Amino acid sequence: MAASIKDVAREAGVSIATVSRVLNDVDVVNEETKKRVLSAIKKLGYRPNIVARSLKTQKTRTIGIIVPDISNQFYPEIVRGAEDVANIYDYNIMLCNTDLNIEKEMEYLKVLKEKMSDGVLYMSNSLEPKILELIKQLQLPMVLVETTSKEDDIPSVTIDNEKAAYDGITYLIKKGNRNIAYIGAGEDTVNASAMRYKGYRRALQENNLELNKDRVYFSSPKAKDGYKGINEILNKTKIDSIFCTSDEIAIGAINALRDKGIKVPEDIDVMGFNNIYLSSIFYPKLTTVAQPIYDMGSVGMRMLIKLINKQELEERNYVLLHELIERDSCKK
Amino acid sequence: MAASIKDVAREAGVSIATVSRVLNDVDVVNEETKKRVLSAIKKLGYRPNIVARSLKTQKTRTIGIIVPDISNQFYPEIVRGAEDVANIYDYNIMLCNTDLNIEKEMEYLKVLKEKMSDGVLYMSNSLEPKILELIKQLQLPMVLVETTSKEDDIPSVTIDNEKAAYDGITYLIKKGNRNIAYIGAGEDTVNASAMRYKGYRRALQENNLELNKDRVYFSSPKAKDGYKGINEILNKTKIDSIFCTSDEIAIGAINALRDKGIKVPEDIDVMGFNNIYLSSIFYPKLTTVAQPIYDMGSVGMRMLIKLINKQELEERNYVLLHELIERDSCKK
DNA sequence: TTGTATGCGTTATCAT
DNA sequence: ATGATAACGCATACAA
Repeated sequence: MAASIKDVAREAGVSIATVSRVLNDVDVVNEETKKRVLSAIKKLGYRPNIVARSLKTQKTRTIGIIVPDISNQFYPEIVRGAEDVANIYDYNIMLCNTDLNIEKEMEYLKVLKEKMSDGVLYMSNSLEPKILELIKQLQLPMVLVETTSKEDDIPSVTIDNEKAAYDGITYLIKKGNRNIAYIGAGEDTVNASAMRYKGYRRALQENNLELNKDRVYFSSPKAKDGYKGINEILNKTKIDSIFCTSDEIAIGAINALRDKGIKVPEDIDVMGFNNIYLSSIFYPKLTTVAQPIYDMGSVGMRMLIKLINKQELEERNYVLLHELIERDSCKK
Repeated sequence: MAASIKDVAREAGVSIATVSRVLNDVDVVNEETKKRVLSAIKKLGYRPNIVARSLKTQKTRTIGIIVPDISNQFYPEIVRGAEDVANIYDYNIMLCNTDLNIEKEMEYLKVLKEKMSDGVLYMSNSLEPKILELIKQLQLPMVLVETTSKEDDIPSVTIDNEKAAYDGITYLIKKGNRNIAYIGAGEDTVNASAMRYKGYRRALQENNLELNKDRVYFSSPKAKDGYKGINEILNKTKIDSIFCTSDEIAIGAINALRDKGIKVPEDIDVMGFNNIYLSSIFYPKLTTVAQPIYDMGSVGMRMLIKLINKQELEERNYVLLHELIERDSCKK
């Protein structure tokens, strides 16, 4: 068994209280005894047992991160941003993959509470009533990333998805495109990306362009859906450009076009969304609406830590800035 | 404050011992009182405090995963495989990014011990003496993934990297290639991938092909290094094919070739390594040596859990099977 | 400045 | 079948 505070106390010839004091650098303790304690600690290779400390202090310095799938999309980078900040403040993170399965989400939330996580960073599509109720009941400090809570006011960090899509479409229109297809997140999606379709429609409307449902294909953010989407759309109508709500969709779309002998961007413009690493090394390099992915994680974690420490949040619903990145998949 | 076992006991009119018994389904407890306890639990919305339980049982049911960078390479998928298995056995995972920084690795190892993790899954390049010493001292159950420990016998899961590279090169040779470039992990790399260069040399040798250092470029596994590598190599000599020790390198290489007007695979064959998701949607689709990435995580976690439960490992150094996946970046 | 004692929420041993 | 209680390792209020 590893050495405990008792062993250190015995070795240094003091009480455990004194050892605890030097451990936590609290109260005043005689320089001489402090030295004795320190050397006893070193001699025994003692490390405080954080579990015991947590039981006493009711704080574990670990934070749960609930994520749909760490092997997917931009979640790795969000998590990285979050962990970096957590690390700075001496927190560790517990990673939980849910596959957007409500039952799994609820299970993890409960476990996180039982393990006394100090808070949770939550990413999901939906915030179903069942989940919301559980969250309230559990009383865990929480912030939403890339997810919004509508009426209920759980702090969140997102981008302005409606505006981001609007900006992307406007760009396409300015380049002379008129028949702009849309592939990706639908209105029913409950997470933040649902607003993108709204932005698409507003941009069309403000430019007196007609909304043609034949050019719209709602789907998951995967490449294969981009591929399928293009084929479906081209069967029905003509287009001069495509707005995709993820870079993977854009890649799938470009692959489909290539298979049909259609060139990007010579024949058709394709715009992605998110600016994942991939989009800068794909050919052609993707023009895309960038989300500050890493920052969403780091800002979210910063907010959460403030929340945990009962500090005031200057902004409960943080909206980070998106940016249109011009590369090679749209005509210059 | 959340309800504790005491509250439940009071509510049900029994002792905490009895509550604990029904909680853990241990000993025999009267059906009648069991019901009372259960309903008290429900009424109070009681959840056991796992931290307290951990202090008592000396087990936390959480496992640390030490990884260079979750936002990089195939680590997300390894971690996903690991978490899925952990989840099955009711373990949670603590994610730690080290950027291959030794100090960070040591720090995390210590914290993991202090927080009483039941074990750790360790991914790194090196197993420096300092680390090895700390590992021994900490006495944490551990398994290495995509990392080997040479003399010290820490259980591990890898593929046969030498053979995998050998198979890749042999394939290239069979397709008629004679001047095969190599870009990627060098011999000095201490992790498993260092063996790939060995496989490259052996394949050349067995086919009476000369090893020409001008065709070899040691680098990190990033795309930009593939790009740079090609330019350096083509400045010095002629090649008909390229073996890359990561898919990202292969992509960088293909991009460099395209910029020079060289076609893949018509002019030059390019082979990747790992078979990350990307390689199946890139154009051209990458012919690559596949590692069973997800499985490395899941198998590693399975081994670790066995280790934690003091079960016998049928194989301490698990070697998973690689597979050559023929796609479009090499001539058919 | 230092020590004693209590409690954090459990599990498990020993009585009853 | 159930209850009282010690112990897990630490932090801290209170005494000295």
